[in-house]
Amino acid sequence: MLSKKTKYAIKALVVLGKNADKPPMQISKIAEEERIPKKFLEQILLDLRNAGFLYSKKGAGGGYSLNKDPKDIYLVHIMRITDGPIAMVPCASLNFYHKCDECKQETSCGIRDVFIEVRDATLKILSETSIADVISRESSLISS
Amino acid sequence: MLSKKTKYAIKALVVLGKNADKPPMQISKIAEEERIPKKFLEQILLDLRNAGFLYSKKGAGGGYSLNKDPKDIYLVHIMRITDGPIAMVPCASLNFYHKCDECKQETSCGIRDVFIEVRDATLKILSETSIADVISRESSLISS
DNA sequence: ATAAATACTACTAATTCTATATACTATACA
DNA sequence: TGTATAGTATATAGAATTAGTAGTATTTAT
Repeated sequence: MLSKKTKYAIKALVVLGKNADKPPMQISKIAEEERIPKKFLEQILLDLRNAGFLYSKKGAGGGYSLNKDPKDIYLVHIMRITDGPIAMVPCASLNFYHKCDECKQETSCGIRDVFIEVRDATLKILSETSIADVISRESSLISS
Repeated sequence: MLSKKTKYAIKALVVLGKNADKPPMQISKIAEEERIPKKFLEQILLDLRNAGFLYSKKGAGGGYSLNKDPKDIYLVHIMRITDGPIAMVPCASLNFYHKCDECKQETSCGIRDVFIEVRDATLKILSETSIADVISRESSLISS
């Protein structure tokens, strides 16, 4: 399961993507619009900012805006910042690999083999889908 | 992430699959062989039994054995018993659907749309892979 | 300069999930 | 009748998740 943190992160980036050519948007506005607890969202936006996805401006008239083109922000990157691993088993993770405690022969583990396949399928989708894609999916869903 | 519960469940079924034509296998033997905490494994096996995957026999000489052909036990089914949903977002789940609290327009949600795609890709693999497949993957991994 | 708006930081807290243990019961076999 | 085994229910410790509280720092507008 995706954590709420990650879901909120994607939602915020989508909103900011739609807002791309306008002045910075305030946390409270994003929170209200997307029904996200404000203080939780603050933490999330900070993580995204520290990861270089967002630009922030303090003071009156301040807020957040995207620091990259929505086409260049892929769901994989977001998920790896907020949730961590993509794989369903640590021993099948690329970026957060960890040997299973109880495993005796990892190289010949059939379970690992299957979940590497699952990881690759998931990864393919998530690394091909950008914030811009999510936005365009939404508009085509509305018009259909 | 897959819970340890699910991982242990699959491991136990694989061991029992290899043991298919022999007398029932005791919890403690499975636990020892796969390095799974015994009491935790008891619960798991019980769940699998109640779901119809296992046959159990009490008393001396008792134990667990598969109640189905290893070819007919698919990873999806196991996961739905132990972990629950396959989808990464509740609103994209087939068997454990739940509307997102904060969502305003589910039908036009781009995030949901992407994660339905991810779910389908995952589901395809997990519903095509049986315990028998996992076992045969293991032997081909060993010989290669 | 002052006040208002806003992001930033740190700490706390409730709730849920995970992984396991404890204790007891029921059943089968020898 | 004793022993080995599964069955069941409950408890628990720890971690992670999801927030909430309170206060600080910075910028802008007046």
